[in-house]
This record gives sequence, C-alpha cells and structure tokens, in this order.
Amino acid sequence: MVNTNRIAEIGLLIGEPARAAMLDALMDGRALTAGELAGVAGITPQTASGHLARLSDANLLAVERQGRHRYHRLASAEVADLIESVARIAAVTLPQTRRPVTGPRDAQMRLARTCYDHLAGGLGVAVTDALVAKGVIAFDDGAGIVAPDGLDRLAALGIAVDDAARRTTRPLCRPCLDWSERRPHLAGRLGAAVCRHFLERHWVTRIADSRALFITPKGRQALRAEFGIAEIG
Amino acid sequence: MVNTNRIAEIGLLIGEPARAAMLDALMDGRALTAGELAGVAGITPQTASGHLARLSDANLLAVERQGRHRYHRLASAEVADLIESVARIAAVTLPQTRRPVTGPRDAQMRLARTCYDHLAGGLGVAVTDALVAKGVIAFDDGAGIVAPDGLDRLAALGIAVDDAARRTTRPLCRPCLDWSERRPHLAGRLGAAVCRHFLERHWVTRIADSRALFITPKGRQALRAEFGIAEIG
DNA sequence: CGGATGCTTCGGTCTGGGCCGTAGCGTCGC
DNA sequence: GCGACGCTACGGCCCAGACCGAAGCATCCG
Repeated sequence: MVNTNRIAEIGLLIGEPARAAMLDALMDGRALTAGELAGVAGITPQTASGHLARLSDANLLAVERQGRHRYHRLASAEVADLIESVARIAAVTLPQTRRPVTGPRDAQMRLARTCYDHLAGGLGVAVTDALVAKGVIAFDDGAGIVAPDGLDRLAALGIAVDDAARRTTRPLCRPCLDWSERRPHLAGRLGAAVCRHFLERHWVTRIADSRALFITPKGRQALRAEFGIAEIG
Repeated sequence: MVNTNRIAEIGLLIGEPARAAMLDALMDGRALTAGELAGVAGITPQTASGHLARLSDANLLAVERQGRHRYHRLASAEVADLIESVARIAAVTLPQTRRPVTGPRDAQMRLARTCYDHLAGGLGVAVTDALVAKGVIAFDDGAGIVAPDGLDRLAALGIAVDDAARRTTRPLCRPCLDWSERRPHLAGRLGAAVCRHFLERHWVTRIADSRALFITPKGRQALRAEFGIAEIG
C-alpha cells in the first residue's frame, strides 16, 4: 500500500481554498502565469508563488519558463481526473439546497465549456449524444466503446485522434459525468480530438478568463449540418 | 462551477494523516468501529471521534449504530473512487526511489487483496487476464466492455451480477489501475460480483486487520480448474 | 442497580502553515 | 545602463485545527 501519508499530502495540497481555486482555473488545460493565478485565487503574487512551488514539487503542476513569465499547467490528464473526482464528490456531498446558482456567467458555462481538454456542458453532451446516435461510440454502463469503423468515420469528418499520443495510458474513449447536465459527455483522447477540431475550425471560441466557450454562427451551422444538432440546452 | 471552496473542503478532509489512514482502512468496503479506526490511525478515541464526525458530516462516511458500537464505512463507491484517484496520483507523483517496499506483510498485499469491493493484486489481474483471454470482457484503451454473451457465461460459472443494483450509476465493468501490478484489474459491479463469488466459495479469506486476502487450497484448485491460472505473481 | 465498555463533548495547549511586507533576482524595453 | 515588471525568498504575525485529559452519555452485562 502506498503510504497513507502520501495520500494525505495530496489531499492537503488540494485542501486549501487558494490552491483549489488555482487548480480549478487550470482545469481547461491551458497554462497560466503566477500572476494570473494569484488573481483568480484572490491572493498576492508572493503568496501564490509559494503555493505554486509546492504544487510543482509534488508534480501536480508542470511549469514552463518563457522570458520573464512562468507558465503553470496541470502536470497530466490524471491530475485533471483527480480534481474531477473531488469536484464530483463535492457536488454529490452537498445537500441539495438551491441547486442551480444561475448567474449570467453561469448560464454561459452551462451552455458550453471545456473540461480539461474536451467539450462539456450542453454542447458537450449534445455532441456526445449525436455520436452515440450515429453509432460511432457507445457507453455501456459507464464504459466507453468505439465502433470498429468509428475512427475511420471520424477521420472522414476531419477529426483525427492524435497518433503521437497513442502509446500513452490515457483512455481513447471515456465517459465523464457532466456537472451541469448530470449526464455523461465524451472524454479521453477522442474527446480531446473533437474539442481540438471545434476550436481549430472556429466553431467555438474561448471566453476570456473562463472555461466557458462561445458557439459561433459558423459553429451553429456546422452542428446542424454535421451532427444534426439544432438546439442546445 | 461548483464552488472551489467545496473542493478545498473535501481535500482538507483527506489531507490529514489520521483521516487519510482511516479512509484507507475503510477502502475494503467493510465497516469498522471508531475504536478500531483510532487504532489504525494511531490516535486516541476522542480525537478519532472528532475526525469521524467531520467525515460523516461531509457525507464521505456513513455510520450505522449497533448496540453500543458505531460502525463506519465509506458512504459510496464514488468515495472509494476518489480515494483511489488520490492514491494513484500519490504513487505516480512520488519520485521513483526505492519502489518495492517489500515487507512480509506487503508481500501478501501484493499477492492478493481487496480494492473496495473487488479483487486486486496479483490475483486481481490474473483473474482479469483470464476473463479477457476467455473473451468475456475486454478493455479498450481504458474502457471496459462486456461481451454480448458475457453475463450469461459468467452466470454459468455461478457468478451473478447483483440485479438489485442495476439501476445505480455504478459502471458494470471498469478497469482499475492496480498499484502493485501497474496493470488494470476488473472493477465495477462485475468486479464486485466476482469478488463476492470468491469469498462465498471460500476460495479466498480475509486476513485480519488488513485488506490482504489469503488464497485457500480450494481456491488454488478452482483457479486452475475454472480460470486456467496455475501460478500467481 | 452498579460497574465496565464504547463513544462523544468540552476545555486548554501548541504547532503547522497561510498571509503579507520587504527585499532580492532575473528578464524585457527604452 | 536604467527603470519597469514578473516572480521568488525571507521574516514575522496570526489563526485554524489537531491533540489529549477529564468528564459526560449511552449501552451492555452480571
């Protein structure tokens, strides 16, 4: 058994509001500077610096120097999964008082956002449902399956799974429980490929300082034409 | 987004050595008394009582009164998954110095143990491999698949998935990365059914105060006859 | 009923760690 | 080179919370 002290250490790293906020801010897979992270956590840069050093030492974060900036990002998809697990419990654990905390910004998040590196929210589950309806993928009791000709059919749409990452342990196709929708959306390497495709074609664009995504008119048209999705929500 | 403070709270609950030790001790799915948990954590009962109250308040634990005892167990399989996620990161995170901390007790754990409610260790992956070889189940890039006739073939062996639990969200078949073996073993409702089968037939018995399992002579024979497993390790 | 057992509550001590102000180091632009 | 900027290291303050001893409840047993 892994020493339980190691488990506690990881828990402790997450168990601090400022660090949790920073980790959450990095959940979209992008890299942010120490200053930006200090901002989202509501603390001074020098305090943030200490936190980030600890997170990096524990290999939860990876840091990349670029000039006088230091960009921090989650060290791996596994770390993102960890945060997801915690957040899932956090949501379940919470007594169901006043579930929908609907702000204007919240609405955008519910409509479309990224979850680490794949699509989530109404858009995420809609695209997932469409792929299931097409028979490209299927979910069997929480396990993801790709049809034998699934990858070829996706390639025909211009969606290519990153071959360089094939040898990693990261799952190809995996369901990920969506917070706002409470239903699974597509995750794994395939989910990342779909998300990349949407961003590259400018079907969606990132909304500043947020994981929320804006669905462009071009995107709405493509959703209708290629996935048969007329309305989201 | 779920308030990041909620995430931090969960992290904080795990991020304390005594609580982490208690949660880990409950990872085999059994229920333990407050006194026993105080023992494994190396603290006095009154301190443990405080910790347990907090864990219960946060719905990480469920408690059942029985006479003057109070039995504590993990509140759900999702909590077990959470601890698993943390432990997985803890193992990966750790610089690879002196990997195998081989004690006499550790060896037994590596050979066979429970992981929440399914088989793990050498035995866990061996049984999993056998089921894969038989074509009953398959893992596709981290996703678990059951063959169309899989459940029927398992039923023929006397292994029945609990139908009462069919409506839960818990996955039927799911790979779970094994610490000691660093390869996936079978988890999910199917994994629980297999483990239950092994225990009911007395193919394995629990070793006191541990998640480790002892493989009985009867069990070794059954492994050879029904799964074609001659040697484990 | 009285004692033993299991657990919880309360009160008080003490340490770990989060926080910021100040200062120091490296990088960029003029 | 010089100042502005981003980040990190150090020192000191302060508080949350982990811990235990003592005491209080509840339950079981003789």
